[in-house]
Amino acid sequence: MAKLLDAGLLVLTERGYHAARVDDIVRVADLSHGTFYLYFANKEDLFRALATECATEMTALAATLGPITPDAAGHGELARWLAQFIATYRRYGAVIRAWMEDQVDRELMRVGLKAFAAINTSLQERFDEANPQHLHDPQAATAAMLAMVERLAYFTSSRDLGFDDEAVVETLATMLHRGVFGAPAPQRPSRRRATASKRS
Amino acid sequence: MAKLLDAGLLVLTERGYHAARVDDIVRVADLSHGTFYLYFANKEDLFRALATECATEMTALAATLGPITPDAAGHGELARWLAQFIATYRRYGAVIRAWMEDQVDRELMRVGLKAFAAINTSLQERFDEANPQHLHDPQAATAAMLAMVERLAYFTSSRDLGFDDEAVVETLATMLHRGVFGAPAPQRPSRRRATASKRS
Amino acid sequence: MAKLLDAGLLVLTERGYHAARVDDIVRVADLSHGTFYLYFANKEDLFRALATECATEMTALAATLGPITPDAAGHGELARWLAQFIATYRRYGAVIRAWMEDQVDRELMRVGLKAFAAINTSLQERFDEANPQHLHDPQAATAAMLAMVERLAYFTSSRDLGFDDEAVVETLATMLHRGVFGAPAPQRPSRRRATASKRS
Amino acid sequence: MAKLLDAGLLVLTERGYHAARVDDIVRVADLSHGTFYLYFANKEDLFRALATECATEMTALAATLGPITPDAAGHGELARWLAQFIATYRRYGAVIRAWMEDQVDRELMRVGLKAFAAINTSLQERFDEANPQHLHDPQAATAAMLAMVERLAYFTSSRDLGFDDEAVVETLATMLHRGVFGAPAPQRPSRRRATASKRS
DNA sequence: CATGAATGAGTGTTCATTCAT
DNA sequence: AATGAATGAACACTCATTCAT
Repeated sequence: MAKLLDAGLLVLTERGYHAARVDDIVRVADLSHGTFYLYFANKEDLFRALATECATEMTALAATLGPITPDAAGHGELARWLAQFIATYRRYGAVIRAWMEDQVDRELMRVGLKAFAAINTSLQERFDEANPQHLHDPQAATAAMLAMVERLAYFTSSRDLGFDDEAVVETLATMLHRGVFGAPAPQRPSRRRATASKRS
Repeated sequence: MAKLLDAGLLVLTERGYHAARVDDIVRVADLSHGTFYLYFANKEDLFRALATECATEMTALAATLGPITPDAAGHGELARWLAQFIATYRRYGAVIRAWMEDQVDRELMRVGLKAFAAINTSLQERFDEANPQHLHDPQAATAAMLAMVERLAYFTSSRDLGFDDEAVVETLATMLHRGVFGAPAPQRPSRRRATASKRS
Repeated sequence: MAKLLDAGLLVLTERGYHAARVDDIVRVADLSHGTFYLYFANKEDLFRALATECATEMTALAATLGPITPDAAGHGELARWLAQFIATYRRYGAVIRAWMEDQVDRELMRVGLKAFAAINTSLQERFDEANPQHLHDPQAATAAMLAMVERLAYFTSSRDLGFDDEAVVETLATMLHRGVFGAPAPQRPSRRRATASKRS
Repeated sequence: MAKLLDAGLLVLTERGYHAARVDDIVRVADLSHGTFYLYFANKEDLFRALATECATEMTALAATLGPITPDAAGHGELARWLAQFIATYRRYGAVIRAWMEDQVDRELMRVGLKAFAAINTSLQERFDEANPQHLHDPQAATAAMLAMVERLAYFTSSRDLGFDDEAVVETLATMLHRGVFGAPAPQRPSRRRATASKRS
């Protein structure tokens, strides 16, 4: 069954949800067609299992986000967490994309979105305790931040757009931190230097 | 042919790319199966036409983004442009989602991504001329911003998340503006550094 | 569609309900697999159509049973009707057998049994008006008679048991007539002749 | 093995021949799939064993039919025997139905029909010794009678038609008795011919 | 004796595409 | 230009049967 789950994730990643054939999965798993249905009621059942697996990890990950302070430590905590998120996203990207698509199995979506809701809530709590009314619509802002994180994780993991992971993590951490606290001290001085470089 | 394109967009929006059947499209267009193939070589051909249509509008939209100044006018310009982007996104959401998904027709993707590249370039140019090196990795930052905008447009258009459009536009404009210039922190007038940055 | 119905009846007759494959039907009809599903939602849908066709004929047949008098005319009327019944049964035997089998589609059964209920009612009415209390349980008796007729029709039509049609019709008519009125006049004298022939 | 036979009969009764799965049988028997094939060569082999079991009982039953006299004793003997037949039929109904259906395993049918042939012969012998050439075609008549008995047993056992067993047995006994000897017409004592036939 | 995981041939159904009219 | 009946390749799923343990 683990063999089938692994094969399922691989095929899902390579072919995508709709193009994934049971036939592909069993060929990768080196099992017969019939064996598939011994462990899963149908194709969706396997993807639901993968989604549950992913959701579990994502929900656990949501709980690990520590307090976000206005100083460099807060920025570091964000960077640390984002690196983990992106790593997890890299593994389960195809599953997440599958549940994001509207027209796919509603149940699959429900399971998956709960995990993201947990992350969203976690982000919001940290941000709220850091700076309660930092933006016009805090909810929309948090959603926007998660959207940004998720989407960039998607781009960096699924396509080779030449982003290096560290740069992405650093950029996201900075944008999130700045989104909450405004431009932080370590960033400001560098701006002057930048302005200076323009002048030169 | 316009009837088929309209029907195609409608079906794509309602059923999604993979569930969209030629049968659905011709039924909506009130035409026969045969007629479909009189105008389009195949199903993908119609979706490619829709993608081109959308890409044209998006590329044009990219050119309309004016200079982003650090003051309220820059924020306003962003908000104005974002409102337009979201409106366009709402119309073509299904097409955009189709080309975003990997595994879908590569040609479709190529056509679509060029439009987003144009937007990306446009954003980057405006941001660079406003504040070069505004972040650690400006490229990644711009990509992150576009990702945020696109993804939030997607979420708010495809699902009812209870956000009203104005709030989303306002929040995105603020986050983008702040992403480039740092927080003016209007809620926290005590922040000297922010005030200082305005002076510079 | 008529071609498919004909082919369906043929295959049903030759292979039986459970062994009848869509593949067999379209091969007999000389059509492609896809065409089948152009006219029928699935395999059962075609059999349901056949059942409806048969039920219509059987219900119509039920209405043609005239009054059963105690004399030879009554016997003749029964014989005439039975011959028709057996002819119809011969054509639709496989359909009738399909709906008789419990485990088959309930809807199919419902449609079919209504036709037999019509025949049952018709028989009962004729018998009741001929001889109201002819047996211990008139309802059971009528059911028994119909059972006998149906079953013998089945045996004579589906298997070659060496029964000649005329003999079966004659025997059934006599048994039914006698079942209602007791041994009739024309039968008795012939017994003596039979006894005589045995002696010679 | 007895466990498997019992389970087989149960599943056959509940699901019918075609819907009966080996899986169902072993689940009911609380045995593994492999064990099934330890005792039976295949699915049909088990049903053949059940058919043999049933055929043995039916053949034995055929031998117990005593002489049918024209008087009430003959009627009583028929009733007694019919009650036994119906009881046996009730137990093995599903098996009998299975072998009656054409298209089912020919060997299964052969085994089963032999039992009914025995009954048919037994009935015919008793009827012939009671009243040779009681009808136009004695063979067809006997077949018709057995058909009636079998079919009514089937209907009353598989479906709830609201007949109580006693009424069915009584009705069948009367119809058979009358079929052989003509109606004593107890409801219509005025019929002289019937009385006369008793004398001959 | 018993197990149950694995098998794979067989079958129903879908849907993009074609072509005679 | 338009039609729509026909096609057939492709795919999901079932279930009787085997065999290593």
